[in-house]
Amino acid sequence: MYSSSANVSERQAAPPSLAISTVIFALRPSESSGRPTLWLPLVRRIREPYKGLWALPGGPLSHTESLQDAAARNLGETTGLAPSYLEQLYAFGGLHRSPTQRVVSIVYWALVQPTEAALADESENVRWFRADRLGDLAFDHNAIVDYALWRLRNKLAYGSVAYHLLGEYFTLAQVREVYEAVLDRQLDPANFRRQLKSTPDIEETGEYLQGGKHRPPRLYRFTGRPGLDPDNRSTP
Amino acid sequence: MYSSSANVSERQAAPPSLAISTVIFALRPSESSGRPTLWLPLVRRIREPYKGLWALPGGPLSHTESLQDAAARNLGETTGLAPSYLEQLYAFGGLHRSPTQRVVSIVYWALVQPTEAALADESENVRWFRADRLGDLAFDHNAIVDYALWRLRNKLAYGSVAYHLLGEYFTLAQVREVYEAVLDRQLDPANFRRQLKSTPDIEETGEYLQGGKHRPPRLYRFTGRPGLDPDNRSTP
DNA sequence: ATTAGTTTTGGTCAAGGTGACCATAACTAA
DNA sequence: TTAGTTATGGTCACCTTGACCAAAACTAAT
Repeated sequence: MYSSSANVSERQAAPPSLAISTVIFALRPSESSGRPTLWLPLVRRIREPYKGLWALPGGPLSHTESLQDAAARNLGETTGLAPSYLEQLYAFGGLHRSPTQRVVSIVYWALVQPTEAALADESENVRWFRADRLGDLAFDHNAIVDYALWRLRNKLAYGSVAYHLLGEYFTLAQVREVYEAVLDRQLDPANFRRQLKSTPDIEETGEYLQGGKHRPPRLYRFTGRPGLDPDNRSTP
Repeated sequence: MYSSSANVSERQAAPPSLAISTVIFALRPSESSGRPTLWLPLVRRIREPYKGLWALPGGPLSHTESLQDAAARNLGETTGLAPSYLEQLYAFGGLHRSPTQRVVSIVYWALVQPTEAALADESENVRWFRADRLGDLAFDHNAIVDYALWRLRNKLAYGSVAYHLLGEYFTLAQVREVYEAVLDRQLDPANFRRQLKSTPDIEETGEYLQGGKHRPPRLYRFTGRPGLDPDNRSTP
């Protein structure tokens, strides 16, 4: 944008390369308890640096797509998923993030619905991990995931983001399970329902969820609007 | 210069250039009412595109500095100021932000204390404007300022960011004036003081501010910690 | 010296929200 | 029919918030 008045030595150095990465969250039932827990897909690095380690899905920025489009494309290419929520997380630009070159990564975070997540591609080099049980990742990706988790918890407490981890129809107990999984603490069912019903974000449907060994819960539908990032300018 | 002479194919081959810009807020007394209001410095563009229009201070990213360092340096170079608060705002990467080339701008926002702001450089090509009375700016900078204002209001309501617009010692009424200027509405003095005193962010001093034509208010000091960005990892 | 004018500071009160908890409703499984 | 389970509605004490009142402590003017 600002035509550079850079001196010769600055110009001779290669420009910092620009990459897009994505932290993708989805709910999957825990093997042990069966309750929904947070999972995310990682890709195995097949070249140096950090060859063999797991890393966030990402790639270079193409010239013909916006940042968000690049994140969505990359997300689809590595996992086969279409996100129900996608938001910019942060631009990471520390000097020594990669040992071989200076890289600036613009990181997005995404939520995918469980129906989608069940169909996700998984292979030798793409695998899902529990968000609270990651090993050592490549680059600074552990710190990035930590920050994405912090952001998710924040958005959950204030915004109306939980519904993007669920399908179109859901019970209030399912919403509560999302909160309990993300915030990692139990919530009182009666109080939680009272709070949810005071928001304008959801509406009752006439349907009930059958099949449980208990009173069938009413199904609800999300009617709220997504947040208002600079990217998503489609608001009231 | 590759930017102006590039044809389509050359342009697609060149990597998107990466720039750093900063939205700098400071309080200055309004000429009319005398009450503190939000101001920010802009620089006049001296070349195309948008030659002659006002724009946010910014420049290219040097290879030897982190994103935040680049923002701080740029801030100092254009205004002579040292910020008391500096946080990443957003990475703007739309395809047509600049008519001549693809530019990704990583934008920071900053707060400077009034003692600093009074000494700020001002010249033919650097001038301060009231944040609520900007004209048409270059590029997408109007939208960027709008988003920075939204973020400032948000951080003010939740976080403890107001103190960075004040000096080391301040009265509770001065804090209230900051809130009133940023949120643009009157606040009850008694209720506001009750809320502030319930936070652990400030502490009383033994000093009082003399010179008003009324009961001298007690001076307070900020003791809280700044937020916890990925960049600022110096927290408890 | 007294009074008026100003802002600071402490207080009350009703309204609304929150967490802890209880009780009933409505289903399934035995 | 009964036990087990979750859904759903309700109460109650506690806290926070906004509206408002009143006294305190200074200056300026009479």
